[in-house]
Amino acid sequence: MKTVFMVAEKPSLAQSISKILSRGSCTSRKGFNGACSIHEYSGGFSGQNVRFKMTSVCGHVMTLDFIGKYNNWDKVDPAELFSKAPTEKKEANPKLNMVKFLQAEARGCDYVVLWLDCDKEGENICFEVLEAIMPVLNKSYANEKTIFRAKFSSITDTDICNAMNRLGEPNRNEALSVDARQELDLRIGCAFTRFQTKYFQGKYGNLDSSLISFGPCQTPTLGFCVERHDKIQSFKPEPYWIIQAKVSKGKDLALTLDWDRVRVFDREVGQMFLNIVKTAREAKVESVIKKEKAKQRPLALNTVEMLRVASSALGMGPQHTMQVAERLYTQGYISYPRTETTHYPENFDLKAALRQQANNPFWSESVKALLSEGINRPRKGNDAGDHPPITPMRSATESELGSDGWRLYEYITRHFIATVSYDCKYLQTSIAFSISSENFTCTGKTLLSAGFTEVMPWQSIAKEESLPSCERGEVFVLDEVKLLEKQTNPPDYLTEAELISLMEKHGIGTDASIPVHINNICQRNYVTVESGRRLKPTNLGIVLVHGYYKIDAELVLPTIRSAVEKQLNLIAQGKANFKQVLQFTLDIFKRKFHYFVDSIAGLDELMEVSFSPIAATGKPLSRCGKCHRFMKYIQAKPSRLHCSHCDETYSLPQNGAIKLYKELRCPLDEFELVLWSSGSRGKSYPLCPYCYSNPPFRDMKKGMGCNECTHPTCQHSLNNLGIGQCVECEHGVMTFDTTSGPKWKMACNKCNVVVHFFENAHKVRVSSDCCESCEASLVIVDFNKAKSPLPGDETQHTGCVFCDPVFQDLVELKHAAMKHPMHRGGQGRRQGRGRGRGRRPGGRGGLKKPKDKMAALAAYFV
DNA sequence: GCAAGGTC
Repeated sequence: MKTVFMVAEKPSLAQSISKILSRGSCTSRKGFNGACSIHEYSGGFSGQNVRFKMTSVCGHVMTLDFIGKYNNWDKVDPAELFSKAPTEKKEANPKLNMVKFLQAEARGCDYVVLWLDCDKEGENICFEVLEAIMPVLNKSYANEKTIFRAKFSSITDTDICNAMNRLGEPNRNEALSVDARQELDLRIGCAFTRFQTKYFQGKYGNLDSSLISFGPCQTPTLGFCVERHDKIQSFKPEPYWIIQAKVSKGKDLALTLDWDRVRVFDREVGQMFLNIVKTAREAKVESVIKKEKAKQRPLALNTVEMLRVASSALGMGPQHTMQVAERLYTQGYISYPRTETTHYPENFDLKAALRQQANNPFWSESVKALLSEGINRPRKGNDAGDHPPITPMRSATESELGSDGWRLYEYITRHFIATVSYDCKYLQTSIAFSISSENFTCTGKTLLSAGFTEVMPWQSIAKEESLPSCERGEVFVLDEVKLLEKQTNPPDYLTEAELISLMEKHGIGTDASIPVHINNICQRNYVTVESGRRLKPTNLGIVLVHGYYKIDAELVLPTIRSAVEKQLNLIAQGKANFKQVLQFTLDIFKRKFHYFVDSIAGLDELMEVSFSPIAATGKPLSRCGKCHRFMKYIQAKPSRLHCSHCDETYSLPQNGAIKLYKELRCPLDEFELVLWSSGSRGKSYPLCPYCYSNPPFRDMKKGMGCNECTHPTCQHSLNNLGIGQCVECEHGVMTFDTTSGPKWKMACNKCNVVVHFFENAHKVRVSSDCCESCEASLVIVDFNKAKSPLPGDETQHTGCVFCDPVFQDLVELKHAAMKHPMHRGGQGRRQGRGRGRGRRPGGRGGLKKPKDKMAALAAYFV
């Protein structure tokens, strides 16, 4: 029997599509990558009986990157990223092993049906899948068509079955347009990001960002926030005047009226009108207009609207909201949360979904009423063809969902109920008054039927808004007339909800990526989230955007993306050639890039105003090995050392304290060592500022301190202070911390393990001799006579911290997962003899210190 | 270390 291999874009869709096509009769199993499942069933396919095998990917299989050597920021000129640097496709998520998984499952299959999402990205993934599985398919029918594409616009029985009956083929042009987009975003984004990061890195002391990123989505997103900031800054408040009139009739009826002229911007004009109004003593009702109005029930919920409400009403950021929503989805409480669609599928069982909510005390009354009196037809929304709108899938309680989970679920559920409820109806009453020759109005709303506002009380019409009934010709007493001086107010910072709307309107990002872009500009220190989830740009964000405006406004305008997308659409429609569009667009941006580089002084001028030059910041700490002058330590992140004489900046480990280390120098370059420590309870080690960025030996990497230095003789190096293999991790060495007394300790130079020993010892040293059984370095400990815990009257002892019985109680080796040879395999402490024996020095067992130092020297200095 | 787009 032949096999048809079918692939969807995500595990949940593979499941629902195979369930529909097999009419619920498929068998399922988990794939070896742990993320995807395989659903199998038998059925008919182009007139034959076949076995269907359906699985999925998890989004894109591949991602685009530069080939390895072009990812070295120090050696590659960013300008090369526009054309010279070759790109390659890499597996998007190596942990999922997607290519291997697809090949394993597709091996020997005869036909392929691609069920990826019906958008350009999905079309692109079709070809990623084909690329992976083509070599393993059964190729014995050379003349037969074997690759098919299913086109569906919703996940409903009819639509899926129709798609199966009318299979087409994957669209190469649409896929190519995505390839072009990927390459453009990569080349342009990385070139600008690397250039401006490197240009400003180390230039300003208080510039608190080590990565100054640029991107066709994130930069315009930042632009929106700064645009609002500029409006606020340039706002000049203007005084204006209004006339407020208070009228009454009898004891219980008093109204405050609005002036039909609203306001005037000239005090004297206002005064003149006030004088006119003041000549009257009464206000006459000229007309009473009553209109029945409706507040429409909401459209079915899509992702962007959910994000807006979550931000503005629940105070939850988009990234967090999506995390919570995904959890609700995987636990089965809500439907798939990433959708653009605001229209329920025709066969969606609204009543069944509603019935599940009938017993929830928070809304059971409204739900029961709707079920017994009949639900309302939902408004016609937009069907984007992706997924149904977001709805609750089963009943839930607050205790099972947790705080934010429940709040989001509650909103989604109330929104769902509202979409099948009736519109809110109210009567709008406008009473027009004349006072002397001036006209005033008073408007009010009276609720007729609450409709959906019953479940969305925050939308309801307040009782205070209603007006008393009165008729034309009635006369009210004029109690009070005042001229009030007011001021126009500046707008406030952009709310996250407003930003989401702007992004949606300009096509910046997608429902899935909007939260990512907003998160990016927060993490890069371009904006901060203020109260009410308003986004306030930082100095850095403001300066960057103003700089782009100054140099090339297109870099920050929201049109940058749509202009490129227009070009990409030409590829998708087959009207333009992939290579030509890519070449053309890259050429434009390459020129923009070179112009930007040439004009960077314009941005730098703005930087200078907001940030202080690095030479003016920081305090002198340690001496430079080149000029022997003091270098300045800049504490602000990223903390670093700067030598103003040599104009060099040296990076330091982050998240810890830096001190001068006894004015000791590195024997290799004469830089004064500094001591890094992670706090009093953590570990500390010295490092050479130069070696830290420029590893001195072949077996060292950037970012290593003296505790990882393989210098054969230096007193601070691993070679002299290393004791033995880490008790926890694979490759670490426990290294003696010479600064730790009197609470002496050794710490792993790779992981976070710290072992305390010999508390209150007078002196602790690492000997050059090794333990005979485990090859760890011996330690020489001196105690004061009065305090010595050593047996007899001894004050000094030399031994192995792991094996020596004298040290047993003086070393806090209480780690359960002891890896040390002496503590493995249930052996007693002293029975390990022989285990370490015979191991080659320098091998995995011999952790440090080859016994022949000359041999070691020869190895290092070849 | 960088983009934006899928999704887990």
